[in-house]
Amino acid sequence: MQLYRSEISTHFVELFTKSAGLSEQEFELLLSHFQREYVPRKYFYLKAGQVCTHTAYLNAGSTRTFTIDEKGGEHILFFAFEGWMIGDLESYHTQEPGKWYIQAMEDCELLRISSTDMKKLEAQIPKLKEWHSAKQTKSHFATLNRLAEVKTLTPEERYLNLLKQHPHIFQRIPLQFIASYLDIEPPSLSRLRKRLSCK
Amino acid sequence: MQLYRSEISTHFVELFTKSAGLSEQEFELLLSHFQREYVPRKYFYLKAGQVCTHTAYLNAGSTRTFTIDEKGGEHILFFAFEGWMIGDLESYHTQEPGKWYIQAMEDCELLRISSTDMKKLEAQIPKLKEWHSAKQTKSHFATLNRLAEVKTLTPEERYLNLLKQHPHIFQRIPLQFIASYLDIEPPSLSRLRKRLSCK
DNA sequence: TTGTTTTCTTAACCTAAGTTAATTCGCTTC
DNA sequence: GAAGCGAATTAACTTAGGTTAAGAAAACAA
Repeated sequence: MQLYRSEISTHFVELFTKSAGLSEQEFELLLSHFQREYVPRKYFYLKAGQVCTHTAYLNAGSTRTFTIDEKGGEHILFFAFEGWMIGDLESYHTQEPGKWYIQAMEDCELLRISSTDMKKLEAQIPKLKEWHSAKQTKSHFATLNRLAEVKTLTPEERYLNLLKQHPHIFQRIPLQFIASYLDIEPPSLSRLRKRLSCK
Repeated sequence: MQLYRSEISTHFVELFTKSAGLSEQEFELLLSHFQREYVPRKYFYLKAGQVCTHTAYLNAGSTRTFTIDEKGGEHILFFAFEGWMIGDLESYHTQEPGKWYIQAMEDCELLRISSTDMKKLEAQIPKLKEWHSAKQTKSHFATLNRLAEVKTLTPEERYLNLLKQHPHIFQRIPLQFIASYLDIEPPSLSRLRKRLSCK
């Protein structure tokens, strides 16, 4: 199914033309390998044990990436919102079964490209490879900072940080997911919020 | 100070010749930009606020990378042992002040190269760039898995994991550092160990 | 509107880990 | 061997957060 340029969000176009620096021809070539996909709320884009065969641009909606422990408890590593890339990086790279679950928190529309196509194009278009590599480097910094945050800050500090940096997400996603992201249980988040609102 | 090849560990040589695939000449060129440095136990290789100007190969000894919270508490993100690369990745990349402390836990000998030299050489030797990029990708996976571990496992499970995967470190580094790495206080680690030894 | 489901909050209880400080252990050095 | 030092353990106490279950509130559908 051919993707028409007029149906593509400007953010997606600018990501590859302005940010990655691709020419018009290069962008058109790249675009021809993308396909659109819809993932309704609560459906999984990926489950642990599956191989991540594609890399995806999240055009609309939001997802959560999480693990499940042996007691069935879910632990959210990170969220993703429109404009972000999603996938299981390690599985994408090694083409072996991944460890994370990626589930749609809202109805999602995404544009995805297979890893084989992407690797081919990266070999053809050096700028694309550069961009992808830089993207992953930044993503690594984010993961490091998140690790430091989980280890260094108290639950209350983590909550206040999130509220400050991403206030909009409180309007969009259930508090239970935010609790899991903050690494506490829902009742604990409730207590914490009550404590803060009293002040 | 010129580094003589005979004084270099075979692991270092193989890292760049076998693993990265550099030729003899390329390796000699690379080696000529490295310099040897010693960091005695308890001294800092890097402190928060400083710019990470070099990337370093840890030839002997071990280090801990940690943050300090506002109450003065230290939180170890990871250890490094001989054969590993050390540095503040984000600061190295952006050349802006970093956030981590890197301290020698044992007397350290390291071989370091400035980021400017390294970048020059990466431009000259594509294989070197490839290798460095692949190295950082793997490092990213390790960070992701560490984040998942901290979020998903109980302190006891984290302890048993560490004991299984790196039993040797218990002979080398103080338990207080292991406690910090596991994200618990020393008394808590003691209790945990006692509990396990009873079984 | 009503009924249904999901989410959030609250309460009561419990437990594991933090805190502080004292004690013991092990190692070094004189 | 004794003295001194840092590290590890232990004990006593405190508390934040987990757990479970019940109830309130909000969102959604019929």
